[in-house]
Amino acid sequence: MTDSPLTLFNSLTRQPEEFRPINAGEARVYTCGPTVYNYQHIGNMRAYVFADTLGRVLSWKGYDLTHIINITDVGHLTSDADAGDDKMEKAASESGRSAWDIAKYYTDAYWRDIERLNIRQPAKWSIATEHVEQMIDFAKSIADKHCYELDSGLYFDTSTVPDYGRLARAATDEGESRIDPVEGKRQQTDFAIWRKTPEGETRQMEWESPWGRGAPGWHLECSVMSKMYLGETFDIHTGGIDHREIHHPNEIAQNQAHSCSADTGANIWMHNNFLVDRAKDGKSSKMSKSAGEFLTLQVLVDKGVHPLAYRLMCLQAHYRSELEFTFENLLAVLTRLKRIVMVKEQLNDDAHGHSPENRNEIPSEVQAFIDHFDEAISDDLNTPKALTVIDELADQKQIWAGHRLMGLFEIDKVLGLGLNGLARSSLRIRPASAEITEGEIEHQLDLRAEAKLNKNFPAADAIRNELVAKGVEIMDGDPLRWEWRIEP
RNA sequence: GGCCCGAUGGCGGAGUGGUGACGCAGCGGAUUGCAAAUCCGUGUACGCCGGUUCGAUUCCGGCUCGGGCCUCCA
Repeated sequence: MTDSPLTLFNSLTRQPEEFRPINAGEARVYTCGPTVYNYQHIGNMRAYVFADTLGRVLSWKGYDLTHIINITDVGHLTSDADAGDDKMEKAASESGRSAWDIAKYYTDAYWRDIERLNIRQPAKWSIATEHVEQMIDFAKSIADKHCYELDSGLYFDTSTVPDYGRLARAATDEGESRIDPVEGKRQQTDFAIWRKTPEGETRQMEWESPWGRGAPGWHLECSVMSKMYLGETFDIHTGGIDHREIHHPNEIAQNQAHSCSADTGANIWMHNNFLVDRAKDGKSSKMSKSAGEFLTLQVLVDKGVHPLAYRLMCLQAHYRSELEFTFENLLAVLTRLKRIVMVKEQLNDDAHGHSPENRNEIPSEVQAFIDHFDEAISDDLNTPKALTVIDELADQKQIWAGHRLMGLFEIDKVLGLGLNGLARSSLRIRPASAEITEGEIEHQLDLRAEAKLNKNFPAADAIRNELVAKGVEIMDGDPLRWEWRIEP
């Protein structure tokens, strides 16, 4: 139905490449998911909005999509590469809950956010701890030729695979490192495949293996699960840009060891850039959990901002650009979203219940705009440019509203704003700090309307002032009547 | 210290060798008892210094500033 060729920026070649699926008509995508030892912050969520957009584009363009997202519920060390505490175990000991409970709790929280952002369900959420057996099998298959054992675990020898670090474009040798190297590692870049539980200790999450009791190294899970669900070579692997330098090169090394070839595992590796946070001193830095306080989607909702405003904020920037987060801008995006929804509601009214004769075929007068959208989105997912088609389409007064509405919904299949189900009133979310209920507001407004009718303007103004003081904005000429005032 | 990236109007953010996206804010008008919301209209930009070019914000070099990775991280 659409015909702009899909071009995607491949981190391996650092160039845009035309998407050519391994199997015609099919797209197999693996996305590096969260480590569930804490809430995801909104910067983390940007990665999933990106991956979801990619998936939606592939589906929209007619590919049969198989998307896998993993959940890392084990491993990940708090400090240096191969020593230090396990993040899951640490969170458990700090909270008095079991590591398994922690994982479940934060996985559920993550899934809630996924849903609130209209991120589609992948074909499968692959959970790391459910694949430990397969990881051990994988490790066994590469152990002889590519690994060596130290007291702390089984390590991958990065000199045994071709072109290690190609993805990272980084010098693999020396350099002044800020961490203490693990005793006995052959190369500084060597990494743990299996981490042994230290002698005399017991961990909540540990398994028996040929290399002793312990836990799999972080990089192992993605190689194992992607291969298991998508095959030895699949189409696209996505993740945050921070993975480009360490995690993904390591994953590639494992894949090469396993397949005994130079194949990296995925044909295209895509990385989304960071959401950056501007501190009070005017300096920006990436959003980070280890830095202490961080913004979750729930914090935005508590402020009174609809979660889909955050999705739209992500779409307003190209995924490969850093995106500067400020509350002021989030509110600007909320306004934009509100107006988009109003356009939809207006078109709906104008079409007045009449449906287009043919619901399945885009009218030719609208098709030009869909093509324009297609062109933008096919150019390495240029969502900011693609978004402009909404306003373009809305402005075409000569086209019947019902047809424009069809175009809008067509575009929304990719944008994922869920416009069909979004009412303007649903964007009005009660801030956690609100001191008044909707019922009371409506009641006060009725009293105000009566006062106005009697030309008792002082009384009407008094009611308005009172409501304003409680964070409510009055809009007499608007069917919605009132709105929460959200402070940045 | 090593390797990489960025610098666009008040803010966010696309894009381009020559007609200055788009959103929000601002401003003017309509509307309103006054406002708000809404509608219509509208100005402003490409870090600095050189070079290439008929012409550079767009290409090249240098500089300055900012950021990322090298440690778990989307």
